[in-house]
Amino acid sequence: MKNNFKIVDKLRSSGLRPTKQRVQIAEFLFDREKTFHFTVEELDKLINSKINEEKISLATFYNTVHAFKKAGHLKEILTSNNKSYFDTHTGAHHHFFDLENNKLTDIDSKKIKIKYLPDAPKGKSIKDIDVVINIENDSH
Amino acid sequence: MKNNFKIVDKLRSSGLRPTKQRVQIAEFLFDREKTFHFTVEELDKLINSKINEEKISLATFYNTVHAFKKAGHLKEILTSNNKSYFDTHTGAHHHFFDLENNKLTDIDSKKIKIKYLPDAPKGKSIKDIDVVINIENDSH
DNA sequence: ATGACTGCAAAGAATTTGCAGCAGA
DNA sequence: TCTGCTGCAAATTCTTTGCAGTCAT
Repeated sequence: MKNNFKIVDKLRSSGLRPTKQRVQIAEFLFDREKTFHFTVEELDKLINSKINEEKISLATFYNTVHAFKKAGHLKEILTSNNKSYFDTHTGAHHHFFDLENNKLTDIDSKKIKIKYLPDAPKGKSIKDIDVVINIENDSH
Repeated sequence: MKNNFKIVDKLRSSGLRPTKQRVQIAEFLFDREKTFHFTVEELDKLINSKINEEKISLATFYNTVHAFKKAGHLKEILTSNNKSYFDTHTGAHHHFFDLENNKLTDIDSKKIKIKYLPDAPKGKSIKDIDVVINIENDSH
């Protein structure tokens, strides 16, 4: 499993051994143009539904996704349906969450601007800011 | 259990029968000055740890909290530890989430301003906006 | 009386853990 | 060889559900 140098390097430089499973998951996640939003369970189904591949265990998906998150290759987003979504786009940006179909969409960072922020409480500093805009059908 | 008229009225006008359990929970939640943030499990422990009261079942806490939320008396907040927190302050406002101790704090709505927002996608409209500012100790 | 509500225990969902065996360095 | 990683199943945590009995109206 040495063929995809870019992926193997990405893993190795994050201190992650490029195992068969990790390379397969990383290729699926990172070899694409558009950002991709998913839950761990969805990822499991998407990858394991491919025929003629050895199945990867669900625990390994959890391990791998968390390892990728810790390495900064994935970002976690929380939504009103209280599930953990992950996002292959790791830069600072925000999201629409569609309450009708539980789908996330990126918001171009230029399209949203926070004018001013409160100071963090004493002894604390701001780590990051999550903005989720919940949307629904017009009919409401 | 007819003594607390304000609470009984609040329940009744939301179409909720003022049962002993609901009145007890509502008094605990709404008869206070400052807003209060909690998970259902925390609420269960807080209320059921009081001596000489009949214990309320956990399922009833879930039912009641959701009924209060549906009636607009509670707001749900999502945090990076992926638990459902509820907030007795239901107006539009945002939160600090302290990653060190998993505690939520309200942010005065005057202290944060979003300068501009993206339009919702076609056929959709914005229902609400959740902003959570994650904070950590300065030492990081 | 008649719904609505509660309590209990069981079921469910999402996620984590423990550990033996396997595989990358 | 030596850790780190994977797979499996069991365990955990949070939440929901089914239903019989109870209570508000």
